[in-house]
Amino acid sequence: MTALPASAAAPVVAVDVAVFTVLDGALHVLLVKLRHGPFAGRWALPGGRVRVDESLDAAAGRELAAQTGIRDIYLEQLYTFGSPGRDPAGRVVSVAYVALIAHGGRFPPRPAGEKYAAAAWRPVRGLPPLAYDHAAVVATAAGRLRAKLEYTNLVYTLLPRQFTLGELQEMYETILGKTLDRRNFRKRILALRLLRPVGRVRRGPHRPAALYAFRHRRPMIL
Amino acid sequence: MTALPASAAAPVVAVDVAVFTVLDGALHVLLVKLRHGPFAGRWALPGGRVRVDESLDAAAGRELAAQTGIRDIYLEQLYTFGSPGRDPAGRVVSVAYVALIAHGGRFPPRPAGEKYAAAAWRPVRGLPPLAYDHAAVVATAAGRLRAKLEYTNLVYTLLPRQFTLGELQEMYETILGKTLDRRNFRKRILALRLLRPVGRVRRGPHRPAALYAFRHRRPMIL
DNA sequence: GCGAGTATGCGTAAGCAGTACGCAAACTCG
DNA sequence: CGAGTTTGCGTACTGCTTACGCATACTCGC
Repeated sequence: MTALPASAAAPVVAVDVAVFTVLDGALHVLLVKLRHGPFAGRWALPGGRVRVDESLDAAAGRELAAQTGIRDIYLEQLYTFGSPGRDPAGRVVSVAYVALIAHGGRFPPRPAGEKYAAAAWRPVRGLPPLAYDHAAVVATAAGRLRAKLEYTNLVYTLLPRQFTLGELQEMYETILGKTLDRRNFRKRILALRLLRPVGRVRRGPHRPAALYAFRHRRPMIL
Repeated sequence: MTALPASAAAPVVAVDVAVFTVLDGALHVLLVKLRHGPFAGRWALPGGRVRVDESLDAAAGRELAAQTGIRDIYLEQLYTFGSPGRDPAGRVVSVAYVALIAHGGRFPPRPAGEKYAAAAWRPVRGLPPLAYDHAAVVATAAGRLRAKLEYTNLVYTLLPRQFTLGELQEMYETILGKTLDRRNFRKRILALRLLRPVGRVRRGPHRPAALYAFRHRRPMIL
């Protein structure tokens, strides 16, 4: 988020981080509840002021870790929002970042100390009113996320080491918000040579499905 | 560019504008020569500090007009550069913008008053050493420009109202830096239905060429 | 034990965009 | 009037995307 009054007659630099995950078959974004300022009680993206001696990327990572406990994830710069008036407390120019991570025990959003009441995953469809212009930030970030799905391997963050093609397709469908043809999806995703068949199967109430794993579990462009 | 020492222990917000044009069959970028500061005598992108009461877009337009006389053009936000140390005079976070305009009598870069010695178009291939991290900014901006060529009509800014397909193709080739098949280019560009045949021809030393005009002379995505 | 139900796995045909390239037409210049 | 050059049109081939048929393999209920 963006907070603290602008000290003098100069804009303040802040970062905001929109972290997404897929939860219960729906795209969720990580929010924190503000405790102070003109938007006290409202939800906002985690974020805060950039320090003089740190890079923008570092500031985004630091604020995210401080407010949610999530650290060391791949953040990508999205856009810089700087309308005067987006923060009633003063002029704040905010560099927004996007990320996508797996929900799971590894990164439980934990309530932070003083400044923020709690952190929680909220479904992108049907968000409560957000502080500042964060509704627009989330919308822009979700758009970027969907666009990047098409030409990157970024879903790897969402899935366990081994998964079936059906599970992978489900991820794509919930993020993109549309259904895909099962057979074409299989053909396309395998043609990208990003997956490696594990050689084992997952058994369930139906025909067993072959398990796959990503060849590389790090951000890369196809 | 990015200038003036950071006042206190807080980053300063600035904008930098990379304006491109095609001149003598080569892609050029608009630069200004710095007169003061640690980079005095070096070339840099036009730019400067953002005021407290203006938007980022407005700041970019204002600085560009003040330093080069070019005003009222379509600017698009590119990326925000914020490494500490990119400006030896202090911590400056700079929001970079890109634009593409026609070179011509309408926008003659004029030397500005005190702070900048002169403005000039310089070919992108073979730039002199630039101030700050502006070499990286120009490289990123040129990349974005080429990418946008593929799916927008932004070349309209570079051409007169009426032009031949040959002239249009020449623009694409100099910006993209590669040659295109004449017949396929014609087919593709006409299939986009962005052009309208004027009905007249341009006569020269060879076969007369039909004149075309853009249906819309404003920024839009195909 | 056996059929119903369901998800997996494989293959094929049609459509569309992109690329390579042949060739005639139209003009100026020497 | 022919050489040279640019314009304008068309065609064949390739590859990617989309639509969709169909067999397979498992569990569950009867």
